[in-house]
Amino acid sequence: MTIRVARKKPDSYQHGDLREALIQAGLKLLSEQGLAGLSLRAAAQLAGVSHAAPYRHFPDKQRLVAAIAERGFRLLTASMREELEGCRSEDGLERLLALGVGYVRFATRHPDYLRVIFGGVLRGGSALPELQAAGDEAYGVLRDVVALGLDRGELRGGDSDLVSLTCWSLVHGLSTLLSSGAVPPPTSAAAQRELVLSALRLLGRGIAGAAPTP
Amino acid sequence: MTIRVARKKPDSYQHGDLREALIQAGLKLLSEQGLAGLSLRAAAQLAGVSHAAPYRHFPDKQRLVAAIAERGFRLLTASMREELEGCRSEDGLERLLALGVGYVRFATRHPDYLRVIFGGVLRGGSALPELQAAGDEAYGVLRDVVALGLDRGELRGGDSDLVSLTCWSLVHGLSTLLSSGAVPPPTSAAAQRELVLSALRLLGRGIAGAAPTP
DNA sequence: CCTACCGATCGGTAGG
DNA sequence: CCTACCGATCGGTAGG
Repeated sequence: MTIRVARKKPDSYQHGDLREALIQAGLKLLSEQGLAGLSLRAAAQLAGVSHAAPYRHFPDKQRLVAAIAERGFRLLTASMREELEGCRSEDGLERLLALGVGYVRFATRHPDYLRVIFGGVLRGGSALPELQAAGDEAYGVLRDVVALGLDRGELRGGDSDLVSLTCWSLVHGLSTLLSSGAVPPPTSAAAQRELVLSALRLLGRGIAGAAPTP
Repeated sequence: MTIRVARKKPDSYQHGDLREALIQAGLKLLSEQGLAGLSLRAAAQLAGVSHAAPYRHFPDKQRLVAAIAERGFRLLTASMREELEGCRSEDGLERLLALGVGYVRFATRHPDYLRVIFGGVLRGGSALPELQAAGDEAYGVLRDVVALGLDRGELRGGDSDLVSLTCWSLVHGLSTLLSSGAVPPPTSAAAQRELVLSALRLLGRGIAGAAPTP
């Protein structure tokens, strides 16, 4: 009796592994070469298969891009949850701040992930259900924090969706401005964190009206 | 004596006209085919010249992209100024709202212009001086409105740059979420305008603390 | 999952 | 500003 040991060549994939390998390859291409470096053929090469192999798992390039965007969404969600779990306070605003820090941290580390997500894959009713679900999950994390904060009277603004959308817009815009070079990026992670906190606290206090005189 | 009439072939350019024609062609390509459709060769074809001609005006593709981004910045600035001039109120917050409406209106009409601008051309010290200037001009419109509002006690938040950055982030993020399809876009221009106003008014009032009880 | 092939496009240069 | 050319890459398909 012989013991069969799984002996894969390091750069070859069988069964369902290739689909996952192609997604990972795509994420790597995005991180290292940006949007322009993301191609079916390059992903296939990174995964160690011929350039025709991906078509066994994705009908065309757009579907691979969608799968990569979905993965990006999930990683973004994880980054928010991570920061949220490290947040000791139960206060709604404090938890919102943590979410924002997690969002911007991920976005500035992986700017091209977000460029894929918000670059057009979501447009049209043709969005894949899995991609839609990944987006809903990310939004759900934010909306739950906001809804709870509203319930507890720690946040205000009426409509839970409007408040969530406003928060999302703020952190997403800030992410873009920082990662694009439009705004000189802070010199350290701590400084970036402080900037995110400052902007979100401003949203907390409001900017209309005269400064309160002490 | 004969009168010389300028007789250009409709698709040919001489002198300095080609540079401008290539920029216009690039903007058209962006609007009609998106980022992927923007190439030196396609721009040359649209301008009616050979694909080698652009190199007389731009040393490489990146410089054409930078010139197109610069033009995009200027159009964005014009859209903000237009809305600002249509604003009757002198109140700082009202003027800020007008700015935001102009920003989002332009961004959702020309999402690919913004994608070029914030896609990486600004990164590194290698940004062209003209591009930098166009960006500074756009930011200046916002910062001036904010600074005046702070001076007059109609806005608060202390640092003029922090308040400006927060507003910019909010409207830019909202633009991205709408134009990417992440958030279902309002059914009409009027509805979109109301959404922008709602989000910015929320930034005005603030979202922290309990709702004031009447 | 592979080899071999298709047509198309790209950025860029030589040389005039 | 043009023609002609370079090497490279791309998405996708045929056929096995």
